[in-house]
Amino acid sequence: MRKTAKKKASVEQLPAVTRDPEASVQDILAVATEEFAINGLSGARVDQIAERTRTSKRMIYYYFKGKEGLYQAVLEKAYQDIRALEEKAKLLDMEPRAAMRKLIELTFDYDETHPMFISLVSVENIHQAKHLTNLTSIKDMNQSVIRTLTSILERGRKEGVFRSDLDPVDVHLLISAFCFFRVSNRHTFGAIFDRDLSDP
Amino acid sequence: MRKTAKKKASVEQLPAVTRDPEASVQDILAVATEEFAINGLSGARVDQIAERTRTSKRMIYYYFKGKEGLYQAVLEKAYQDIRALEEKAKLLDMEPRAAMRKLIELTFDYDETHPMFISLVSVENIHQAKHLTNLTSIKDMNQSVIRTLTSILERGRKEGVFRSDLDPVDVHLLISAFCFFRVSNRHTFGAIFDRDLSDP
DNA sequence: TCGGTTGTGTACCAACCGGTCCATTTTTTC
DNA sequence: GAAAAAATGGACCGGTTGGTACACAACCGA
Repeated sequence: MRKTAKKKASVEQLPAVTRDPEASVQDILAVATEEFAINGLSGARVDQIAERTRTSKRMIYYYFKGKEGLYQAVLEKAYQDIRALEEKAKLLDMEPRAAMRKLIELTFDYDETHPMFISLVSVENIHQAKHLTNLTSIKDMNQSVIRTLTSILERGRKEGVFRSDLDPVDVHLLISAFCFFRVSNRHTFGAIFDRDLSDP
Repeated sequence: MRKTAKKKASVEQLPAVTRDPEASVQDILAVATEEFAINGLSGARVDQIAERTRTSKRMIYYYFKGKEGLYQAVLEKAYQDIRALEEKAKLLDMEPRAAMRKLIELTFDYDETHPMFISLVSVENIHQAKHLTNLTSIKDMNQSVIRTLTSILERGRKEGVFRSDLDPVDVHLLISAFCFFRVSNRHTFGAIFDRDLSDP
């Protein structure tokens, strides 16, 4: 009843309601990313996400089918973003040691400035990555880091600046481990030791 | 807590023990640890925990006041267990390099064999360690690792086998990072790269 | 301008879930 | 041995939450 009254009364200024599907999708994704990162998959509330969006809960189910669908979309976008960044830096054109240093800096800085991504990955790990396995696109996407690293190590080996027995996946693991842990565990670490994991 | 034997000598013979409060508590804690580790704080269901226990939901609220209380108790016990283990190994009696190696092995093996602990810490980090801050006991408890590490580094420095500018907290961070990440991120890592993070 | 498709808002529901009430039995205290 | 306290069980409840039915407006091609 309140609906009809409002509509009737404001007929002349209706055109202000512009439709923008793509913006709605992105808006929902952005909000959902935060909510899932902060509250986890089961902790996040669809109503809360909807409320923070400029659209309604109805749209979430319209575009993403359900809570899990939205979560998967969020996860996919998060991985897309980080790999796109790594791709952008032209590491293959650089001198091996400089490239390696740059890659590490890139990883370090990205993790440092994107705690949401870190949380999301942690959440997904708690759920044993069972949503990630549905996203075949991600697998392909992430192979690029390994290819890059392989190239860097190979060239470095030829120039005699890197050891010859380095497995690129191991190297990636080591780099990720330190950069990721610093951010993912900053809260428990900070609570236990009086150390704010910032720049050291 | 067999302290119940403190009241009378005639009670030391406990025949058909139909009731065992302490066992109930431990039972609940054990089940809850798994459930929280697998499903997270909000994902875990009190009913599910109760069902897997040999007691009822009523008991959870009786002993732990509520879901959050149970979660905190689980967290506290988890930290107690790992630190107790570190304490047991007499690292202070060992030669510095051997002690360091032993400490790393201990951490590596514990993380490897206790994925539940790793998950729990991850869960707590997602919640920004806000439950951990209530547990002042944990803070004190964990200082022991740093003390141990400080001693090892100090003795190593005197013997000239370690660098002199090593911060024990930094060293602990580095050790934890690698051991922890290997386990905490094994699922996403395994889903993306075809690598089962086992013994390398 | 008209009909179908897409995008959007509102109201609502059924299941679920954390938490509690009441009753009862075992253990401890006096 | 009675009363108090501790421990336990089971039914139950009220709010929350993911999800949906319905209505309808905006967009677009013909």
